[in-house]
Parts: sequence; C-alpha cells; structure tokens
Amino acid sequence: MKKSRNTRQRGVILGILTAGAVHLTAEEVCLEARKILPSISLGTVYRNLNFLREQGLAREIRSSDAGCTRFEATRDPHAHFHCRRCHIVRDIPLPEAVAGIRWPEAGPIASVSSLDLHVMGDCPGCADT
Amino acid sequence: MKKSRNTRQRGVILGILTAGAVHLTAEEVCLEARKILPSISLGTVYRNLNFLREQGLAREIRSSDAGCTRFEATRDPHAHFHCRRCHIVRDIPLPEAVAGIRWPEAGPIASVSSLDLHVMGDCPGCADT
DNA sequence: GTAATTGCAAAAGATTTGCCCCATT
DNA sequence: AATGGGGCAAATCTTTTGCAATTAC
Repeated sequence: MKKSRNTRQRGVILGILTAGAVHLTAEEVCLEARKILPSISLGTVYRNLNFLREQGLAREIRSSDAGCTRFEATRDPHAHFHCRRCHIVRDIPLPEAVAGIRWPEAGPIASVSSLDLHVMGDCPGCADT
Repeated sequence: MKKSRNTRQRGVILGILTAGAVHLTAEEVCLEARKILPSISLGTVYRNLNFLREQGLAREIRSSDAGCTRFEATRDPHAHFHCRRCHIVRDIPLPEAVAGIRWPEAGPIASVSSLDLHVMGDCPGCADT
C-alpha cells in the first residue's frame, strides 16, 4: 500500500462521514469540513473522498433517483431506502433473504465482491400527505 | 399526459435501447443513432432519453462502480451485474428471494415503488485471468 | 398553421488535475 | 530535508438549456 500522511483535512473528512449514518455530497462534506477547517478546498475534499474510497473506508452511493454522488463511511452491509418524494436517503437493514443468496445461481457470475440494494418508495412522513 | 410527437429521432433511440439487453451511455446511444441519422445531436439524445424515462419506457442505471449514467429500455424486473474488472454490465434474474420480500419489514418504509439491485464482482472471463 | 422537436452552441454542474507552496514524517 | 498533500484555478466531462429553424400532426 502506498505511503500516506495523516493530515488534518483527511481526519476531519473521515470524521464527518463517520459521525452518524449520513449520506453527503462532496459539496456538503466540504461545507461541513469548513466549520472546522475554514480554508479547506473542494478539490481536497474530492481527493480525500477518492482516497478513502480506495482504502475501503468510504463508499460512493449513486441512486438512479437523486442527482449526484453521495458518500458514506463503510460500515456493516445495509441497503438504502430513497423516498421518491422528499429524496431523503436512509439506511435500512439488508434483508436476510438477500444476504443469504448464493449468487452464482444468478447466472454468469464468477465471484461477488459487493452488493448495492436501493429501495425506492415513500417514507411514512410523505405517504400521509 | 402531455402531447408528444413521433419523431424519427425518438423512434431510432427507442429502437436502439430495445434491441438486445444493452446498457448504453448517452454518448453511445448518440453514436449508434448516427449510423441511421447522421446529424442527430447529443442534446436531442439526452432530451429523448429523459422523455422516454418520464414515459416509463426507459430507465437510468447508475452503479457506484462505472463512471456515468447508462440507459436501458424498461423490461421485466431484473438485477444488474457489474464486472469490477472489465466494467461490463449484464442483466441477471432478480432472485426470487428479493422479489418476495415484504418490504415494510425493512424499517421506515410506507410503500415501495421500485428496486435497484446491483451485484459487483468478477465475470467468468475476467476471473480466469 | 401551430406547437413540439431538432441542431447547434453556450451554459451549468460535477469532478479532476497542474502547479507551487506548506506540513508531516 | 524530503515528499505527500493542500489550496487555488484552470481544465474536463457530463448533462441541460436558449433559440431559430424544421417538421409532425
């Protein structure tokens, strides 16, 4: 693994992703980080998000729903729920039925490294309206 | 539903998406379309892809893997397999286990409108290498 | 004839990159 | 001291949009 340094910026960014189960855009991470390091630049945020992703500490989330890429800290396997009305993204448990699938059953797959499951629908708040 | 016209461009684009289980970027759709309509513009391709999506005839696919958005014609529910090496995207059957889930079991969900399941891994060709 | 749609080019976003300086090791 | 990383700005890439000309109905 490549040599890397423990910069203030990198620590802050990882801290932001780790605090709470948030799903932030790069820009949101940057705004958040500026509360602590007012001069951090968006370029640095992107560079670190990519770095953290390569290290396996962060993941990208892209739904077919919301516009741009969001990031989260890597944690236990889980799925994402997207409310099609208010566009909130929430973690939901990965149903056991999914976790238990023997994937090669599903066709031309030699081996599986990860899963992305997105569930689109209405959240309780929006469904009432 | 809004009034709409049956233009040559729109027909060609839908034809491209429908032919074979392809997953193309907007640019690829444009190149393909130019074999038939040499002067079609990328803007028109985007406009039509969005139109077809709103009509429910096409879907966007965004993986956390490959770079940009791909499009496919709407068909029976299925999942997507992404080879992390050659970046091919293939349809795979949606496992029954997933299709059968009672989603409200999964937490704060009032109702579900659709699912996106992406499986990342190696395809047989790449696994040998 | 009318209005939706196209082609083109400019605009808008999102993300990456070059360069020079600073800070971690 | 050496060099990975940061800040800034320019460059890239993808997608959207304004507008005048065109075409389906």
